[in-house]
Amino acid sequence: MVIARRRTKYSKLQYQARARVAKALAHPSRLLILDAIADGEKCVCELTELVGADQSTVSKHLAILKQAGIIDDRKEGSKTFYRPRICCLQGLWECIESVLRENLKAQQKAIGQ
Amino acid sequence: MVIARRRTKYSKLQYQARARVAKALAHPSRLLILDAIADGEKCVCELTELVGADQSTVSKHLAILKQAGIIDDRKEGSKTFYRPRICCLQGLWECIESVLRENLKAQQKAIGQ
DNA sequence: CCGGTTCATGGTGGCGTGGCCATGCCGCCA
DNA sequence: TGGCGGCATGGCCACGCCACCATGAACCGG
Repeated sequence: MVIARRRTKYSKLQYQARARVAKALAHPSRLLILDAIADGEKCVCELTELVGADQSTVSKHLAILKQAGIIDDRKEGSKTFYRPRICCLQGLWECIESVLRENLKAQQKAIGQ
Repeated sequence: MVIARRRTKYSKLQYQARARVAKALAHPSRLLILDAIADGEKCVCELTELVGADQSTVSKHLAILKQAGIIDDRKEGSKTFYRPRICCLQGLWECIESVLRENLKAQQKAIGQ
């Protein structure tokens, strides 16, 4: 019996699972929300004001982040507080920032040339 | 003159720039491609076979990654080789993986309960 | 020069995403 | 208990994404 040699490091399903998480991060308002709750939970009304969109829109963004397992919520009275569920997002910021820095450098070089 | 207090850590434009990078990562085929070229450049025909989609589809995925500044290309004869432009993507994997691990743990706890 | 290979691009259709509005549910308080 | 504030959900619409097909440009080999 021959074991089929795996041509990719992971299965398609694993890449799909990762892409779901990445997709949840792929919106400026959701990144802003993550930044806002990085140093303490906030309720929906606070986040709505920060984002500057409709309350229902913000609520849906929060549902997406929660569905992806990136944030968690806690209900207290009539309010819902959201907080990050994973602390490692800092590493993600640095990665994206390094991409942006490299892009900027390349642009500057292209202009100067 | 009063300096307006910034309510968010960064400007909307900065979050948009970050979201563009995150969006480029938010597709399983693109993640597979990044993994495939992590240890050496590959041409489009190789990646097409790995992804298992149409050649034009793969070519568009590569254009998206290049546009985001995540990969770079090198033309040699009739072939085009792509390679990662940033080495720090490893940290990103670990972050996403930790989210997935936490999700799995939560699911197991929910089932066991 | 000609056929084949490699890759990029435009077109098109289906489907998901994201915005707002309206509405409903729930907890609080007078 | 009735009104109010906080939040989630469904409906709707516009837009964007992503798949494929077809085509064209560039290069190589004969």
